[in-house]
Amino acid sequence: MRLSKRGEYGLRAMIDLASWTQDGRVISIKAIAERENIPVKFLEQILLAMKNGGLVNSRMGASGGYYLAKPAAQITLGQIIRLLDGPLAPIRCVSQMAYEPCSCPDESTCGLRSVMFDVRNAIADILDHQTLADVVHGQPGNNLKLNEMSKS
Amino acid sequence: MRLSKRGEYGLRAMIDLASWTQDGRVISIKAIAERENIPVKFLEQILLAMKNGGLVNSRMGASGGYYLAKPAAQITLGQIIRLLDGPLAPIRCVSQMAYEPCSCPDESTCGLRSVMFDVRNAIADILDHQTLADVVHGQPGNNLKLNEMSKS
DNA sequence: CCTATATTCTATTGTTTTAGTAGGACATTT
DNA sequence: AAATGTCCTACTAAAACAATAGAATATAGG
Ligand code: FES
Ligand code: FES
Repeated sequence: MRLSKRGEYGLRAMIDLASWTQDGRVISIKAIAERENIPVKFLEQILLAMKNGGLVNSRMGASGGYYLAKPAAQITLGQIIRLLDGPLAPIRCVSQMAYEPCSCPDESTCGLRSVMFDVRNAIADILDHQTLADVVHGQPGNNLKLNEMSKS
Repeated sequence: MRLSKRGEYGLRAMIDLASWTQDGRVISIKAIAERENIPVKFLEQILLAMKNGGLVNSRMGASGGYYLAKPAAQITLGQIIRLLDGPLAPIRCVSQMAYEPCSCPDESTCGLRSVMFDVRNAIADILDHQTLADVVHGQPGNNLKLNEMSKS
């Protein structure tokens, strides 16, 4: 159930980009890496992948850098994670973007599958609706439910 | 965001165990493996781990096998996954059972963290309340939300 | 007691994924 | 032309994953 460093760095970089971008300015990899404590060369790859995925654009050359390809309110965390880390679904048989049958004898009566379907929807409901704009402007969501005692 | 084969097999085995156990009967690894299409020797390890984790008990020797250590209604999918796969949280800085700081400059103002906190709670809310008994008796949950168009 | 059938436990293996590093080509500004 | 950037590919070390192997131990049933 875990997000890779690649995914984590990518998200942090995008949030950084969304919060520091204004007007027609661009931001260099180095600037993001320093602010966010991310290895420069690793971040380079990640931003490149996101460029190829259409989430950011870049300007080359000296004083070049990156900027969001779309308004922050139109980029969801779900898009970023899928691009960098693959499907959100915990198990392939409930994935919409990368379905694959599992070794279960009968998928249609599988109890695990129906629970995991709920889990994947719960995750996607959050990640596909939280945009970079929401995150930057501190959209509270419904966190602070610290009375929840379950351990993760 | 994905569940390992180890976790998947473990869950399937426990569900199998919960649905075929009655009275004081025990079920052999081989029986489970055949019904669930799981490699026998791999399942062996997994069940052993769950025995050491206190979720199942066993009877050794001929006509021996495994049985649930507690009533099915008292074993949650969350317990099983944590035992076999570790924390449910997508990122360590929001994990209750295995917290670890990340490289973020400031955890208290991190937007990503607060979103991931919601995600981990959404996952835990489901997995810590769904018991083996629920799964076996086809507790519908709130699946069938096929009008949800997000891709996982 | 013997044998067949189980669990128990440790070690080893091959593959894939992860988390980077390295280095050079290319573009743009100054 | 030099400095500063992105672009792109290849490489690598380490960890995680998905098993497999094999021997030890325990028990039921004849
Ligand atoms: S059908 Fe995928 S886990 Fe059963
Ligand atoms: S504090 Fe963990 S992601 Fe920012």
